[in-house]
Amino acid sequence: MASVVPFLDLNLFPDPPAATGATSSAGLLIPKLEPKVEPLDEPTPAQTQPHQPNSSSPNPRLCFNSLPDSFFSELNSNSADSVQGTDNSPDGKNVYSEFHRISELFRTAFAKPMQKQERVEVAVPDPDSKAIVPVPDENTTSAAVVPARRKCKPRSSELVRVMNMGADDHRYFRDVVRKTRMVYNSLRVFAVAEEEKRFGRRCRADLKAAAVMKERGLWLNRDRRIVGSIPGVFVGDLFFFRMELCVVGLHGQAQAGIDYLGATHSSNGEPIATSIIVSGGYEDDDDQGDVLIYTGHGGQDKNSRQCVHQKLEGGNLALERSMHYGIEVRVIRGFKYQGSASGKVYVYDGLYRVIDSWFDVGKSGFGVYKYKLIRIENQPLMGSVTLKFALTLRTTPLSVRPLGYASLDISMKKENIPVFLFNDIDANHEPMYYQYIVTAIFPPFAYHEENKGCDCVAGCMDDCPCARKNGGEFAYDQNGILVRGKPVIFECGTHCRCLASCRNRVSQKGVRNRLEVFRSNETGWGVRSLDLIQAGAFICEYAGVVLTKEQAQIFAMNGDSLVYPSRFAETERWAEWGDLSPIFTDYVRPAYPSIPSLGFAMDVSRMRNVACYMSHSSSPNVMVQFVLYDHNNLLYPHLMLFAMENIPPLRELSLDYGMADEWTGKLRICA
DNA sequence: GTATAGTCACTTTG
DNA sequence: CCAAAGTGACTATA
Repeated sequence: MASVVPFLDLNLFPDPPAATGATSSAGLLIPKLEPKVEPLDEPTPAQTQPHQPNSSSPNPRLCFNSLPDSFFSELNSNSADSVQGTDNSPDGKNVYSEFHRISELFRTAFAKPMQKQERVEVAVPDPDSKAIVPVPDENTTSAAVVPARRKCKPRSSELVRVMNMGADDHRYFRDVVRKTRMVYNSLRVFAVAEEEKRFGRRCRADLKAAAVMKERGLWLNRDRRIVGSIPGVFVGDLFFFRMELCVVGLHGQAQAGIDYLGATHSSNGEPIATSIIVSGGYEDDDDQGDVLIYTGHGGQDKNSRQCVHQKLEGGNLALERSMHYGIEVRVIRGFKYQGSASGKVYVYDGLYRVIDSWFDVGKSGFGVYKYKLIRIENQPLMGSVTLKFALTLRTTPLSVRPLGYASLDISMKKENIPVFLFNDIDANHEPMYYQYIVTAIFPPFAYHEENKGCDCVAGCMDDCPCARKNGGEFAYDQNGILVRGKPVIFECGTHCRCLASCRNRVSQKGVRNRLEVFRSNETGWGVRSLDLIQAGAFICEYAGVVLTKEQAQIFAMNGDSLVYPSRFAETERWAEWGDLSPIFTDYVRPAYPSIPSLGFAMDVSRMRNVACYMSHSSSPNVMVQFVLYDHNNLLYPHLMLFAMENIPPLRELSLDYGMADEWTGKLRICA
């Protein structure tokens, strides 16, 4: 092979040629993709709004040109100004219009012919029965109103590798990816709810959400075929659906396990593989983590049984060619996982290199192609390893980590689930010495506000008084996942007659994940979970002793550090959750129930809970959602923390404290 | 009731 | 335009 090298081997990793487009005429061209560099005097990319894909930035090549301007457009800000009790009274119609409007928008967006015509026939009632005939929705049955599927631009064939990402670039692309995934998640949850409501059955909401986003041009990275890491996607990131991988551009095949640039599109006429998914569908796979024997695709029957020999074509050939050129391949692993909607979870495990390939006789007796992949060094710990490690840590923490656990429950049984304290850095055990509280302690007068609950002994429905208090809909889905952030959420509470199982009781039930306070060189203390935390899930309350404005002033004069909930209110992270403005141009963010500006402060110098050890981040994975349940006083809501993305086990939780400059780190009361 | 096998409707891509 | 790539929701069975 050394004698004839038809294509220049650029030895692209780890030190590819610097010059964009530097290649021989015969060579395989993978231009280096420079991250966008913003001039210093301009705002950082993440703050640039609206984003202009075709703006004259110094390097316009790295633009997500599939994102329309509206993706970053400001939310309809005037809606936030509406005052409670005027045009949004709980008894007024406007409360409902907000919710119904979304519902309507949703219906038009998802208007499609029924999946099966028979379903309508099945619904034809027995003449003797009094069953109600489901009225076929005119949107779904009439072909005339089904919007023509907009032609989506095909994937680009330009093969590129993203290089030299700075910290700002990472933050910027992380933000883009996260926003995109939040939109996907919102659409999916809405699709589930709508289908349930209209037909009483589940549907492929994963496909629907992806389809709507594709129609709107919201899929990422379709303008370039990226070799190597995808900007904004980290090793260890978790996905629950294959289509979500397509949407962020991590893996572009809806079904196939090997994603590749086809021979006809490649600059040298050869196919090139860019990513693979290992999900256990091939019996001849041998997954040792760092070293992976991967089986090529094809040759299986409908029941995933190998029935013919595989051929060296398509993805199989592409993997072989990737080996030839030493091109790195993204590896995603799929696992069974209880607790995810699909029963599966996909983990991005980073980059591998194919070092060997051969034709072998598989267990079935038929020929299969095999590829030996080795994980490229100096990458973050594999997500799948962390998942498994966390699993053992949950059951037998001391056997896996014999040293470092200072406490197996700093809450002293006050939380539903023990909160661990881990420190393998120094002898500091401070978190053990504070009085642990599970919930915020409000001044007694906060409870004087009259709280009228509901009488739904049989379970709360969409028309229950408590739903009305939330603007005509419940904030949570059937699994207790936050559907859309709101200025404040009214959960059913002590004055309601519904049962504890009511779907409108979520954050009041407390911690559901195994949380761990840990010592860190970077952040002092941090918080992480041993369980996977699903996006939109409740994590814990931010608890402390609530001080009135006057009390807070005295405390502040003494130099005590206080937490000001108004700062969380200002960041308005809740508004990002469930924000569908990229889909619906006339989307209006929830404005009801609105809350007055919060004057109170929280003192965590004596009593606190796990939350106050959370680090600050301007690109956080946790947000504050104000909630009321045990009293009705809008001036004193609970600060409830929810996950903004799927948080892998052992990844540090972070919160946007909306801090001013004097807050350089996270809130650090303890030295 | 709870794992598991089979069936069905899907989609994107080269 | 089509074949081929699995998945997720459901349903029947052990």
